[in-house]
Amino acid sequence: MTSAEQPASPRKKVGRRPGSADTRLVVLEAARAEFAARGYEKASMRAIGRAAGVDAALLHHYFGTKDRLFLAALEFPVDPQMVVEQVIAGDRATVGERVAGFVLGLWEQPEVLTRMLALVRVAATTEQVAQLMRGFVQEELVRRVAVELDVERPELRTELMISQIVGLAMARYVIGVEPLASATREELLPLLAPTFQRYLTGE
Amino acid sequence: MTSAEQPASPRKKVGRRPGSADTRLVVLEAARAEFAARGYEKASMRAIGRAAGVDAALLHHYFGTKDRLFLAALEFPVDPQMVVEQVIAGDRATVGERVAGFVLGLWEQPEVLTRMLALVRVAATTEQVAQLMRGFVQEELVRRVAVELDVERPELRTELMISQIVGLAMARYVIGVEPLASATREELLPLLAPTFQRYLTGE
DNA sequence: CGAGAAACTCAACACATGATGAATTCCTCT
DNA sequence: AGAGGAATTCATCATGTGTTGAGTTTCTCG
Repeated sequence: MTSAEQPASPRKKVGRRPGSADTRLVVLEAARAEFAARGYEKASMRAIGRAAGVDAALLHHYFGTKDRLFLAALEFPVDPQMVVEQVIAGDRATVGERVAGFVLGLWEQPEVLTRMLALVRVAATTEQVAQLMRGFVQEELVRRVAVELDVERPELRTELMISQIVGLAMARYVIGVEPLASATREELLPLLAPTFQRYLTGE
Repeated sequence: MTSAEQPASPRKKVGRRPGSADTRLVVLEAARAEFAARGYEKASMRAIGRAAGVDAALLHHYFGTKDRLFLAALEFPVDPQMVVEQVIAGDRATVGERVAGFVLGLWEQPEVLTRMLALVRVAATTEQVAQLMRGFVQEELVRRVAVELDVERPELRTELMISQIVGLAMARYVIGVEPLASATREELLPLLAPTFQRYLTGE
């Protein structure tokens, strides 16, 4: 039970608004937040509209269906090509540290964190999205990383690293277990780096 | 076209059934499967009923509300006390291997896997369950494990291990990314064991 | 055998949801 | 200035949901 509204009903007015705020962007922000917080099914068009200060029908006007709103809201926020080039490829002796630093840094940007959380949450319950994510992970991440490695079973190792990253996100941000959730980058880095280092380069 | 003779619609009959199949158990099984497959919100009482070959109202007759059905379906399938005693406590030099072996073995039992998946899926989208799980992890798992360890930040390290386990479950069973999803216990064990070993006992 | 409880289904309610089409207001371009 | 289109809301529909109460059949126990 979470509805607290202003007593005076704000009485929206029909028709185009004066001025030119970029409503479309506001909607996307609201959608991201809502999807991240509640997952795909539970995030309702009406709630997203409300959060954006807009009627739900407008979302349909812009994006057609809820599916398409979701896709529009979730453009993957980082370019995997760049990540691989700048982080994985490079001095092999310190790759674990770089990966850990990169991931932890990424999560310190609120917009990125929001999108990642939305992805994880939704992938967990919506088969369609899980499938989409499987394809993305396999083709955009694993292949690109694995080719840089010089160990046996490079895909398996890459995926183990990713699984540690996803699990960490779940534990910190979805479940919110303490003290992990409040641990700083400086505390986590020395614990994570060796794990990634070993996954990627062997003993 | 009003006379339905063939089982296009199987036409259930009202009233108590003859014989004595344990319907309550059938319902619980169906509920577990449905919750695991779709998550809490998307799993509908009607669908669970259908899967159990039973009217949705019967679920209410047995369990009252959907919440209570969910709780009844999800009794945690393993006793944490025993796990800690038999797995964590013990020869410190090989604890990582034991943990990895235990977890991988656990997931080979289909009923256990189903419940775990239901928990992960639901915790990802339903704040209430996430909260429940946070409490469980902190009080039933982390504290019991951490007290056995002889390293700095034992809770943090325990939680990192758990996060790797949860992430692995997501990657293998929820996302289903290959080759991780099809990797055998024998392939995974030597890669996971050192991770757990280091988390739990330091370098 | 008979009564009462248990197991079971049916029909319905109250509500929330995604979607649509019409109506209104404003902006842009000639 | 005026026309056409974009932005926006409103009312409404069809559907699916959790839940309830009443009715029917079978079991159990005296």
